[in-house]
Amino acid sequence: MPHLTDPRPQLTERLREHGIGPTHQRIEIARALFARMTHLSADQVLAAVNARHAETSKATVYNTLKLFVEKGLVREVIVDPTKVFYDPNMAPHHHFYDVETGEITDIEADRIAIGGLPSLPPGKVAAGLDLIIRIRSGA
Amino acid sequence: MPHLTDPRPQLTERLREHGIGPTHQRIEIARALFARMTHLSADQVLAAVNARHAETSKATVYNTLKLFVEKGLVREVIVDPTKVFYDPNMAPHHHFYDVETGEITDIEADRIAIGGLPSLPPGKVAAGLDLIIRIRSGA
DNA sequence: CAGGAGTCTGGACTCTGTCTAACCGCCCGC
DNA sequence: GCGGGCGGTTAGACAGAGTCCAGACTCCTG
Repeated sequence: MPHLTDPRPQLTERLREHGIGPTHQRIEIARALFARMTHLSADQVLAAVNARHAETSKATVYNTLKLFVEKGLVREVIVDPTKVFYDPNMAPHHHFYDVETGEITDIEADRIAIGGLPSLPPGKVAAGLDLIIRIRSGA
Repeated sequence: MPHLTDPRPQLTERLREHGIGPTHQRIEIARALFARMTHLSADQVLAAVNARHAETSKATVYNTLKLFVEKGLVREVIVDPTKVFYDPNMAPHHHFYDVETGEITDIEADRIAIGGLPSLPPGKVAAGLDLIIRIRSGA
Protein backbone atom coordinates (compact mmCIF):
# COMPACT_ATOMS: atom_id res chain seq x y z
CA MET A 1 0.00 0.00 0.00
CA PRO A 2 1.82 3.06 -1.22
CA HIS A 3 1.64 6.42 0.53
CA LEU A 4 -1.38 7.96 -1.14
CA THR A 5 -0.78 11.68 -0.71
CA ASP A 6 2.84 12.48 -0.12
CA PRO A 7 2.91 16.22 -0.81
CA ARG A 8 6.64 16.47 -1.42
CA PRO A 9 6.57 16.06 -5.21
CA GLN A 10 3.96 18.79 -5.59
CA LEU A 11 5.88 21.07 -3.23
CA THR A 12 9.12 20.49 -5.13
CA GLU A 13 7.31 21.31 -8.32
CA ARG A 14 5.82 24.45 -6.88
CA LEU A 15 9.18 25.68 -5.61
CA ARG A 16 10.73 25.10 -9.02
CA GLU A 17 7.93 27.03 -10.74
CA HIS A 18 8.91 30.02 -8.65
CA GLY A 19 12.62 29.69 -9.35
CA ILE A 20 13.46 28.36 -5.91
CA GLY A 21 15.93 25.51 -5.68
CA PRO A 22 14.21 22.82 -3.61
CA THR A 23 16.16 21.81 -0.53
CA HIS A 24 14.99 19.65 2.35
CA GLN A 25 14.52 22.65 4.59
CA ARG A 26 12.64 24.68 2.02
CA ILE A 27 10.32 21.79 1.29
CA GLU A 28 9.59 21.33 4.97
CA ILE A 29 8.88 25.03 5.42
CA ALA A 30 6.63 25.07 2.36
CA ARG A 31 4.86 21.99 3.71
CA ALA A 32 4.24 23.70 7.03
CA LEU A 33 2.53 26.60 5.26
CA PHE A 34 0.62 24.79 2.51
CA ALA A 35 -0.50 21.82 4.57
CA ARG A 36 -2.27 24.17 6.97
CA MET A 37 -3.17 26.97 4.53
CA THR A 38 -3.34 29.38 7.45
CA HIS A 39 -1.42 32.45 8.47
CA LEU A 40 1.66 31.49 10.44
CA SER A 41 4.31 33.61 12.12
CA ALA A 42 7.98 32.83 11.64
CA ASP A 43 8.28 31.17 15.01
CA GLN A 44 5.15 29.11 14.39
CA VAL A 45 6.76 27.88 11.19
CA LEU A 46 9.93 27.10 13.09
CA ALA A 47 7.98 25.15 15.70
CA ALA A 48 5.93 23.30 13.08
CA VAL A 49 9.00 22.24 11.12
CA ASN A 50 10.90 21.09 14.17
CA ALA A 51 7.87 19.26 15.56
CA ARG A 52 8.53 16.82 12.73
CA HIS A 53 11.87 15.10 12.27
CA ALA A 54 13.49 17.95 10.35
CA GLU A 55 15.75 20.07 12.54
CA THR A 56 16.00 23.50 11.00
CA SER A 57 17.67 26.60 12.37
CA LYS A 58 15.98 29.89 13.06
CA ALA A 59 18.18 31.69 10.54
CA THR A 60 17.13 29.32 7.77
CA VAL A 61 13.46 29.77 8.53
CA TYR A 62 13.80 33.56 8.37
CA ASN A 63 15.92 33.46 5.22
CA THR A 64 13.55 31.03 3.53
CA LEU A 65 10.41 32.96 4.37
CA LYS A 66 12.00 36.12 3.01
CA LEU A 67 12.95 34.22 -0.14
CA PHE A 68 9.41 32.89 -0.54
CA VAL A 69 8.05 36.43 -0.29
CA GLU A 70 10.50 37.75 -2.90
CA LYS A 71 9.62 34.93 -5.26
CA GLY A 72 5.90 35.41 -4.84
CA LEU A 73 5.20 32.09 -3.19
CA VAL A 74 3.66 33.52 -0.04
CA ARG A 75 2.56 36.93 1.15
CA GLU A 76 3.51 38.92 4.22
CA VAL A 77 0.68 40.14 6.42
CA ILE A 78 1.67 42.96 8.74
CA VAL A 79 -1.05 43.54 11.29
CA ASP A 80 0.62 42.93 14.61
CA PRO A 81 3.58 45.09 15.58
CA THR A 82 5.21 42.21 17.42
CA LYS A 83 5.39 39.72 14.54
CA VAL A 84 4.90 39.19 10.83
CA PHE A 85 2.50 36.56 9.50
CA TYR A 86 2.99 34.61 6.29
CA ASP A 87 -0.02 33.83 4.13
CA PRO A 88 0.16 30.97 1.61
CA ASN A 89 -3.03 32.20 -0.09
CA MET A 90 -1.83 34.30 -3.05
CA ALA A 91 -5.32 34.93 -4.49
CA PRO A 92 -6.30 38.59 -4.12
CA HIS A 93 -7.97 39.02 -0.77
CA HIS A 94 -8.14 41.16 2.34
CA HIS A 95 -8.08 40.42 6.04
CA PHE A 96 -10.03 40.63 9.23
CA TYR A 97 -7.74 40.97 12.21
CA ASP A 98 -9.15 40.31 15.66
CA VAL A 99 -7.21 42.62 17.93
CA GLU A 100 -8.18 40.62 21.01
CA THR A 101 -7.43 37.06 19.90
CA GLY A 102 -4.87 37.84 17.21
CA GLU A 103 -6.82 35.73 14.74
CA ILE A 104 -6.55 36.57 11.04
CA THR A 105 -9.35 35.70 8.61
CA ASP A 106 -9.42 36.04 4.85
CA ILE A 107 -11.96 38.11 2.94
CA GLU A 108 -12.26 37.28 -0.74
CA ALA A 109 -11.31 40.28 -2.84
CA ASP A 110 -14.47 40.31 -4.94
CA ARG A 111 -16.63 40.82 -1.86
CA ILE A 112 -15.21 44.32 -1.47
CA ALA A 113 -15.20 47.03 -4.13
CA ILE A 114 -12.40 49.57 -3.90
CA GLY A 115 -12.88 52.37 -6.39
CA GLY A 116 -11.15 55.56 -7.40
CA LEU A 117 -7.67 54.61 -6.38
CA PRO A 118 -5.59 57.78 -6.29
CA SER A 119 -2.75 58.46 -8.64
CA LEU A 120 0.57 57.35 -7.25
CA PRO A 121 3.39 59.77 -6.47
CA PRO A 122 5.53 60.38 -9.58
CA GLY A 123 8.02 57.65 -10.38
CA LYS A 124 6.32 55.14 -8.11
CA VAL A 125 4.48 51.94 -8.84
CA ALA A 126 2.10 49.97 -6.66
CA ALA A 127 3.71 47.06 -4.87
CA GLY A 128 0.68 45.81 -3.02
CA LEU A 129 -2.64 46.77 -1.52
CA ASP A 130 -3.60 45.64 1.95
CA LEU A 131 -7.01 46.28 3.40
CA ILE A 132 -7.16 45.29 7.04
CA ILE A 133 -10.36 45.46 9.06
CA ARG A 134 -9.63 45.36 12.74
CA ILE A 135 -12.40 43.79 14.79
CA ARG A 136 -13.08 43.09 18.42
CA SER A 137 -15.89 41.52 20.42
CA GLY A 138 -18.59 43.84 21.63
CA ALA A 139 -22.15 45.01 21.16
CA MET B 1 6.17 91.85 22.04
CA PRO B 2 4.58 88.74 23.46
CA HIS B 3 5.22 85.26 22.12
CA LEU B 4 2.73 85.09 19.29
CA THR B 5 2.24 81.36 18.83
CA ASP B 6 3.14 79.43 21.94
CA PRO B 7 1.34 76.15 21.27
CA ARG B 8 1.25 75.00 24.87
CA PRO B 9 -2.15 76.45 25.80
CA GLN B 10 -3.77 74.84 22.77
CA LEU B 11 -2.06 71.54 23.51
CA THR B 12 -3.16 71.63 27.14
CA GLU B 13 -6.69 72.31 25.98
CA ARG B 14 -6.59 69.49 23.51
CA LEU B 15 -5.33 67.02 26.08
CA ARG B 16 -8.09 68.04 28.48
CA GLU B 17 -10.74 67.60 25.79
CA HIS B 18 -9.64 63.99 25.51
CA GLY B 19 -9.65 63.39 29.26
CA ILE B 20 -5.87 63.40 29.57
CA GLY B 21 -4.33 65.21 32.53
CA PRO B 22 -1.77 67.60 31.07
CA THR B 23 1.73 67.10 32.43
CA HIS B 24 4.96 68.59 31.15
CA GLN B 25 5.99 65.35 29.50
CA ARG B 26 2.63 64.77 27.84
CA ILE B 27 2.57 68.30 26.48
CA GLU B 28 6.05 67.90 25.04
CA ILE B 29 5.11 64.61 23.40
CA ALA B 30 1.93 66.10 21.98
CA ARG B 31 3.95 69.04 20.73
CA ALA B 32 6.40 66.74 18.96
CA LEU B 33 3.52 65.10 17.09
CA PHE B 34 1.30 68.10 16.35
CA ALA B 35 4.04 70.56 15.50
CA ARG B 36 5.22 68.27 12.73
CA MET B 37 1.88 66.69 11.80
CA THR B 38 3.78 63.72 10.41
CA HIS B 39 3.99 60.06 11.26
CA LEU B 40 6.59 59.44 13.93
CA SER B 41 7.80 56.24 15.52
CA ALA B 42 8.17 55.99 19.28
CA ASP B 43 11.91 56.44 19.18
CA GLN B 44 11.57 59.43 16.87
CA VAL B 45 9.23 60.99 19.42
CA LEU B 46 11.73 60.22 22.15
CA ALA B 47 14.52 61.84 20.17
CA ALA B 48 12.40 64.88 19.28
CA VAL B 49 11.37 65.48 22.88
CA ASN B 50 14.88 65.10 24.23
CA ALA B 51 16.35 67.28 21.49
CA ARG B 52 14.64 70.11 23.34
CA HIS B 53 15.26 70.84 26.97
CA ALA B 54 12.75 68.29 28.28
CA GLU B 55 14.41 65.10 29.42
CA THR B 56 11.85 62.33 29.22
CA SER B 57 12.32 58.61 29.73
CA LYS B 58 11.62 55.90 27.22
CA ALA B 59 8.97 54.34 29.44
CA THR B 60 7.05 57.60 29.64
CA VAL B 61 7.07 58.02 25.87
CA TYR B 62 5.71 54.53 25.38
CA ASN B 63 3.12 54.92 28.15
CA THR B 64 2.02 58.29 26.83
CA LEU B 65 1.69 57.21 23.22
CA LYS B 66 -0.38 54.23 24.30
CA LEU B 67 -2.55 56.57 26.36
CA PHE B 68 -2.99 58.94 23.42
CA VAL B 69 -4.14 56.06 21.25
CA GLU B 70 -6.65 54.85 23.85
CA LYS B 71 -8.04 58.35 24.23
CA GLY B 72 -8.35 58.91 20.51
CA LEU B 73 -5.80 61.68 20.25
CA VAL B 74 -3.56 59.93 17.73
CA ARG B 75 -3.76 56.81 15.62
CA GLU B 76 -1.41 53.86 15.31
CA VAL B 77 -0.19 53.00 11.83
CA ILE B 78 1.18 49.49 11.47
CA VAL B 79 2.98 49.13 8.17
CA ASP B 80 6.53 48.30 9.12
CA PRO B 81 7.15 45.12 11.08
CA THR B 82 10.01 46.72 12.98
CA LYS B 83 8.18 49.67 14.49
CA VAL B 84 4.84 51.34 15.04
CA PHE B 85 4.13 54.83 13.72
CA TYR B 86 1.86 57.38 15.38
CA ASP B 87 -0.32 59.59 13.24
CA PRO B 88 -1.69 62.85 14.65
CA ASN B 89 -4.15 63.16 11.77
CA MET B 90 -7.43 61.73 13.09
CA ALA B 91 -9.49 62.61 10.00
CA PRO B 92 -10.50 59.47 8.08
CA HIS B 93 -7.77 58.66 5.64
CA HIS B 94 -5.59 55.92 4.20
CA HIS B 95 -1.88 55.56 3.58
CA PHE B 96 0.75 55.14 0.96
CA TYR B 97 3.76 53.31 2.30
CA ASP B 98 7.00 53.45 0.36
CA VAL B 99 8.63 50.11 1.05
CA GLU B 100 12.04 51.40 -0.02
CA THR B 101 12.26 54.69 1.84
CA GLY B 102 9.85 53.90 4.67
CA GLU B 103 7.97 57.10 3.95
CA ILE B 104 4.28 57.25 4.84
CA THR B 105 1.88 59.59 3.01
CA ASP B 106 -1.76 60.30 3.72
CA ILE B 107 -4.58 59.73 1.25
CA GLU B 108 -7.81 61.57 2.05
CA ALA B 109 -10.59 59.08 2.64
CA ASP B 110 -13.02 60.62 0.14
CA ARG B 111 -10.62 60.00 -2.72
CA ILE B 112 -11.17 56.24 -2.37
CA ALA B 113 -14.52 54.47 -2.42
CA ILE B 114 -14.71 51.22 -0.49
CA GLY B 115 -17.99 49.45 -1.11
CA GLY B 116 -19.69 46.25 -0.07
CA LEU B 117 -17.92 45.74 3.19
CA PRO B 118 -18.53 42.19 4.28
CA SER B 119 -20.55 41.25 7.30
CA LEU B 120 -18.44 40.83 10.39
CA PRO B 121 -18.10 37.54 12.21
CA PRO B 122 -20.90 37.11 14.77
CA GLY B 123 -20.42 38.97 18.01
CA LYS B 124 -17.74 41.20 16.56
CA VAL B 125 -17.65 44.92 15.86
CA ALA B 126 -15.33 46.90 13.66
CA ALA B 127 -12.49 48.56 15.52
CA GLY B 128 -10.78 50.21 12.58
CA LEU B 129 -10.18 49.98 8.88
CA ASP B 130 -6.71 50.42 7.46
CA LEU B 131 -6.09 50.57 3.75
CA ILE B 132 -2.40 50.58 2.96
CA ILE B 133 -1.04 50.91 -0.57
CA ARG B 134 2.55 49.78 -0.73
CA ILE B 135 4.57 51.55 -3.39
CA ARG B 136 8.11 51.42 -4.69
CA SER B 137 10.08 53.21 -7.37
CA GLY B 138 10.12 51.65 -10.80
CA ALA B 139 8.68 51.79 -14.30
C1' DC C 1 38.26 13.16 -6.84
C1' DA C 2 38.90 18.27 -6.30
C1' DG C 3 36.83 22.77 -6.51
C1' DG C 4 33.36 25.99 -5.85
C1' DA C 5 28.86 28.07 -5.43
C1' DG C 6 25.10 28.07 -2.81
C1' DT C 7 22.95 26.67 1.50
C1' DC C 8 22.62 25.78 6.42
C1' DT C 9 23.87 26.38 11.27
C1' DG C 10 24.43 28.08 16.12
C1' DG C 11 25.23 31.73 18.62
C1' DA C 12 26.00 36.35 19.49
C1' DC C 13 23.95 40.56 18.68
C1' DT C 14 20.51 44.58 17.86
C1' DC C 15 16.45 46.80 18.52
C1' DT C 16 11.64 47.77 19.86
C1' DG C 17 8.85 47.57 23.46
C1' DT C 18 7.53 45.93 28.48
C1' DC C 19 8.04 45.52 33.40
C1' DT C 20 9.28 46.75 38.04
C1' DA C 21 10.30 49.10 42.02
C1' DA C 22 11.53 53.33 43.74
C1' DC C 23 10.94 58.21 43.49
C1' DC C 24 8.69 62.70 42.67
C1' DG C 25 5.30 66.24 42.84
C1' DC C 26 0.87 67.93 42.84
C1' DC C 27 -3.53 68.39 45.03
C1' DC C 28 -6.75 67.86 48.73
C1' DG C 29 -8.37 67.63 53.39
C1' DC C 30 -7.32 69.19 57.69
C1' DG D 1 0.38 76.05 55.90
C1' DC D 2 1.16 70.86 56.63
C1' DG D 3 1.02 66.03 55.81
C1' DG D 4 -0.52 62.13 53.18
C1' DG D 5 -1.86 59.83 49.23
C1' DC D 6 -1.90 58.83 44.53
C1' DG D 7 -1.07 59.33 39.82
C1' DG D 8 2.92 60.17 36.95
C1' DT D 9 7.77 59.54 35.96
C1' DT D 10 12.18 57.29 36.01
C1' DA D 11 16.31 54.13 35.14
C1' DG D 12 17.49 50.01 34.24
C1' DA D 13 16.71 45.17 33.75
C1' DC D 14 14.30 42.27 30.89
C1' DA D 15 11.74 39.82 26.84
C1' DG D 16 11.08 38.53 22.19
C1' DA D 17 11.50 39.09 17.09
C1' DG D 18 14.61 39.33 13.72
C1' DT D 19 19.62 39.98 11.82
C1' DC D 20 24.45 38.99 11.23
C1' DC D 21 28.50 36.34 10.85
C1' DA D 22 31.98 32.93 10.26
C1' DG D 23 32.41 28.31 9.66
C1' DA D 24 30.66 23.84 8.03
C1' DC D 25 28.14 21.24 4.89
C1' DT D 26 26.03 19.60 0.22
C1' DC D 27 25.75 18.90 -4.14
C1' DC D 28 26.96 19.70 -8.87
C1' DT D 29 30.56 20.06 -12.29
C1' DG D 30 34.80 19.16 -14.54
